[in-house]
Amino acid sequence: MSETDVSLIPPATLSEQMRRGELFAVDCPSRDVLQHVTSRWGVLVLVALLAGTHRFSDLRRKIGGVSEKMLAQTLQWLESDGFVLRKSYPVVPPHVEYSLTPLGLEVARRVEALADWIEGNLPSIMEARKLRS
Amino acid sequence: MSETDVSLIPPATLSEQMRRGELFAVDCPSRDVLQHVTSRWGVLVLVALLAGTHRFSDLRRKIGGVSEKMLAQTLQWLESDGFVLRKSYPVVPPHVEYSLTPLGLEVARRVEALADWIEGNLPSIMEARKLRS
DNA sequence: GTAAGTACGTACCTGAAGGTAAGTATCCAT
DNA sequence: ATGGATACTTACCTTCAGGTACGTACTTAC
Repeated sequence: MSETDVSLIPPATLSEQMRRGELFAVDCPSRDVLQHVTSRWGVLVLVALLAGTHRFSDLRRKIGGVSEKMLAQTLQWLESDGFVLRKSYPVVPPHVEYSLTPLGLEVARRVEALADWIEGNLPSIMEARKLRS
Repeated sequence: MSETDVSLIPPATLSEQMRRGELFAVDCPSRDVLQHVTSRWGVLVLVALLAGTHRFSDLRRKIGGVSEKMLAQTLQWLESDGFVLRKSYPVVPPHVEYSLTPLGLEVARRVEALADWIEGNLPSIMEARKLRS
């Protein structure tokens, strides 16, 4: 019963820490990026942009429940991480287009894979939840 | 310049909404599950458990920065979603083991794919961030 | 002239995520 | 007998994601 033998190597060397599992370190910068990408609206923005370039209001209408403030903030996070490209046309009714960068396309695909899997397996999940509710 | 033609079909029929993109609906239950899985500690717990069964304290030590309270809560979320299996041995120093269910294994793999990609591409991301900082 | 659309910025507020600290009951090692 | 490990729970507090609402500057449509 005490055979649970799991690798619990403490930080060890720096190179070891770099090889894999820096995620588990308190100050790993990946965690910030992950937070932007997996934030409530970040997921939806990335998946939405997989369908192509969108204007601000297009995204707002497509993504049910976003406030303008949160959409703007999320887009700024993703832009500063290099995942989203913002193109602004200085015309008099403002016109701004958002699209995925090559880097953004790759994250978005992985985020979509996760989101799609959850959506597709919702029945199984809801059933599992019922058993202990 | 006004050729940005993006599919902006309003909710349409219910079956259409079911086929794909229920995620974009305000009240889609997938969003809750997604929140648990992509929560700050949810990601790390799932990836950690991919390495095998862990005890509570093992997880606490492995995942840098978690508080006991948050670890317990995250494990309960994931358990109620059917992703994590909790096995408790009624011995006198408490002994509890956490592992992934078959369902949990599948989400965890996709979460890991995302996390690994971000970790692997951190240099590119940080560089993109520098350009506009 | 008045309402609506465009892409936001800003101020204010709430609610929930998350942190800190302590308590619990029982053992084992020193 | 004192301290630490085990797996939590509870209470309290802080922080921030997120919501609501309003302002902007200009245009087109009614």
